[in-house]
Amino acid sequence: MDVFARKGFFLSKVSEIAEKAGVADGTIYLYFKNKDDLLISIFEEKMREINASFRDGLAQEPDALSRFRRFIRMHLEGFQSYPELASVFLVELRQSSRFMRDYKKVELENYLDLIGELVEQGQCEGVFRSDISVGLVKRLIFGTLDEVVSTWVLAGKPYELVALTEPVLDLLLHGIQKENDAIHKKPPEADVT
Amino acid sequence: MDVFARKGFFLSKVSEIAEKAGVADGTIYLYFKNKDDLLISIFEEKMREINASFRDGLAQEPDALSRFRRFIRMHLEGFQSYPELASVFLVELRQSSRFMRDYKKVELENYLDLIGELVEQGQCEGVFRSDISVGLVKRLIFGTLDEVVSTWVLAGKPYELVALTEPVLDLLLHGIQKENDAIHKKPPEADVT
Amino acid sequence: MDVFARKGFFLSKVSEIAEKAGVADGTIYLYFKNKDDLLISIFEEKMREINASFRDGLAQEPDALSRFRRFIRMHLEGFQSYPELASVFLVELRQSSRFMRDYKKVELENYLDLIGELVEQGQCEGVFRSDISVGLVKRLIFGTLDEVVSTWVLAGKPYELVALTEPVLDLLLHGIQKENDAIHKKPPEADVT
Amino acid sequence: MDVFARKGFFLSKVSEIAEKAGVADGTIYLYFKNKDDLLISIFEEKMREINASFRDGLAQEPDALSRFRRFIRMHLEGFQSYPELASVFLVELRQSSRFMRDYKKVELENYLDLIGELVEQGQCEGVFRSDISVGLVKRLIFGTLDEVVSTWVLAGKPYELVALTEPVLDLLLHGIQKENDAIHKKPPEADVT
DNA sequence: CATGAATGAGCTTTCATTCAT
DNA sequence: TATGAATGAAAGCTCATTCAT
Repeated sequence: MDVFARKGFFLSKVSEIAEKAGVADGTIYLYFKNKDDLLISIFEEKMREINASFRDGLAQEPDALSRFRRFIRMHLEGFQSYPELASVFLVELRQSSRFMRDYKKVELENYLDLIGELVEQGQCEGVFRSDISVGLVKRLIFGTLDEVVSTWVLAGKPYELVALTEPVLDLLLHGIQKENDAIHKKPPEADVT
Repeated sequence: MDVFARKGFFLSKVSEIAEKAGVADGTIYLYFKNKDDLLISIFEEKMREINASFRDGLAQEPDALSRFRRFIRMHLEGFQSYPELASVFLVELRQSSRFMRDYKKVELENYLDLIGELVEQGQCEGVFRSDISVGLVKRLIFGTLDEVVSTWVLAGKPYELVALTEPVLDLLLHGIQKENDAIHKKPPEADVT
Repeated sequence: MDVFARKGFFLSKVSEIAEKAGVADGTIYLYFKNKDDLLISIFEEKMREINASFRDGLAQEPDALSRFRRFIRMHLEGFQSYPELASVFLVELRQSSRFMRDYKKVELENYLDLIGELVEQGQCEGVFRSDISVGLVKRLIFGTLDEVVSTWVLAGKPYELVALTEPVLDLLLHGIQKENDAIHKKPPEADVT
Repeated sequence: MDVFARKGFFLSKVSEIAEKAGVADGTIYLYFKNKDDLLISIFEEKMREINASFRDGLAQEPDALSRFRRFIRMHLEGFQSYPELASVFLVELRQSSRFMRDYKKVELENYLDLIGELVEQGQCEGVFRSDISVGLVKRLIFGTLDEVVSTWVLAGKPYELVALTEPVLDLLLHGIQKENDAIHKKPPEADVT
């Protein structure tokens, strides 16, 4: 995964992966069908671990809001401690959908489902709006996290990714618009003076 | 661009692109330095057109909020009418940052700057919150749109992408949390007076 | 010829030759059958000029020995004033014998014949040994001049090539051995003491 | 080397060399960096062998003159028994100086040095003239041998190359001028006493 | 006569995959 | 089970040559 992440799928050579793994080229083919299978397998295995640990972590939180906060922190923490995964997660697997027709992405979808569940639970508990599509919210959340991590990676990881937990949470929860009810109701005459 | 979008950069063969373009393989190299240059050039050219038309469109809107709505609609409209661009935009160019070290992404950055300007104008006009980082908001917006389009493409474009304009706008503006936060905050009765 | 000399036959591009000549690529093919023909034609033409001027020059000399000296000086002068020719002369045409089966090398052989004539005249006049094969002497002379020029070119032309006229002439005339008659006759007894 | 010799560097196809060698195209690249490296490597290896065997052979000779004779015979014998080497030696490597800038020609220069040493030893022993430049003599010898072999190869090897040993030696030692110069010089009667 | 854009055959080189050991 | 030398298909790119203008 280190190699795939550093070079991308097509620029990664099987021989290089074998060398990094300390085995012979041929040995790879005793455990994986081909290069595609290699990428998918190691990614899915990693994702399985991640999904398990995420479910454990989330189970410890009492309510939907704190689970949501925890989810964002874990996502950012995860990529911060294992940035190599980010590239694969963000780019390779996305592209793979085009050339690996038979890849089912089981664990990747489990991860996305996790977000869906969080949203639904939040709606049940009455802390999240019910007038919005869960699918759309998943994309809002996943897209934003994606982009936050991606920017961080491309910029050379110049700051603590996890420190963005609260700002990101705030944005996702409240949006970017100024509380416009307040605007209608409390005119800013005091400021004008 | 059709070929790149359908197969991805590495699986696209120059000979296939030439065939689709109705020219001989060698002719490609009269106009482009190499395969990298080919992808970058056609992408940048398209982006230049898009940026120009976006600036035109936005200039017609009176205020930041309507400009923001217009931007989202144009983004979704654009990808809906030219889905081939989406794949390149979303995947190839992102990956390219790894193997095309010298690609400056001028027009792609112009596009991102456009979002930044929208946000700053909104803050100036007092319709967008000022307590949030412009950079982070750019990622919220760009990431969400990215993911919305991406999901739509991968799902086989089964609906009108542009129909998501208002829901997306709503989410970005107000967030996902139920407006019960008003409860925690200063109640508006004082303002009513 | 400049281009051929600088890059060699295979690395010279027809388009580059056309550019240097100030004509379009296609124009070349109005005057030459193909690239091979181009090299041969311009070389033979140049050689024809050279052969003519050599015959003129040699005709002015009274005897075989001074003609021989003049020949060597003209050869070195020629390459000194037109080093580009040297590369073609030395390398390209030699190689060409392999890929241009039908090249007759008329003028190149005229040049070699010139040396042969000089040697035969010298033998007639009694200044050159008659117990040696003319063919072999041609190779002695041509090979030596070849190597002298070649070394000079490869070394970056750091000295006056024509200044080697007398040393070369001396070597060719007298060989490298010390006058060994003297050795047989005057024993070195004085040194032994 | 057979292929390079028969066709020249540029007309030799790697696939043809591989076929002749009984291996797949790709196998070539397990042992050589590229086509240039292939030519240089096999040439240098052969030259190393030749240099070693030449030094062995020369070590057996008692004096400079017999070493010189031996050298010429070995040179002619060598090319006679391995004519393929000749073409590479004479043409390809000479041209290579132009397109293989980084080729150091270690063994080729060792060979040339061998001639230089022979000349210097001859001068020490008093059998070779001391009033001539060693560099120039190297070119006389190397150029002549070059041309002798080259003519033989281009003529289709119609005679025993090694039979030219004595005539060539004679020419190199005594030059082409008739020994009438003895007349001009101090007559040997004084020495006879 | 001259042009030069277009051609496309053919090259070197790479690298996923195999299989005898 | 592990190896890694060998494979050979396939790709990017070049450039001599053509021919409509």
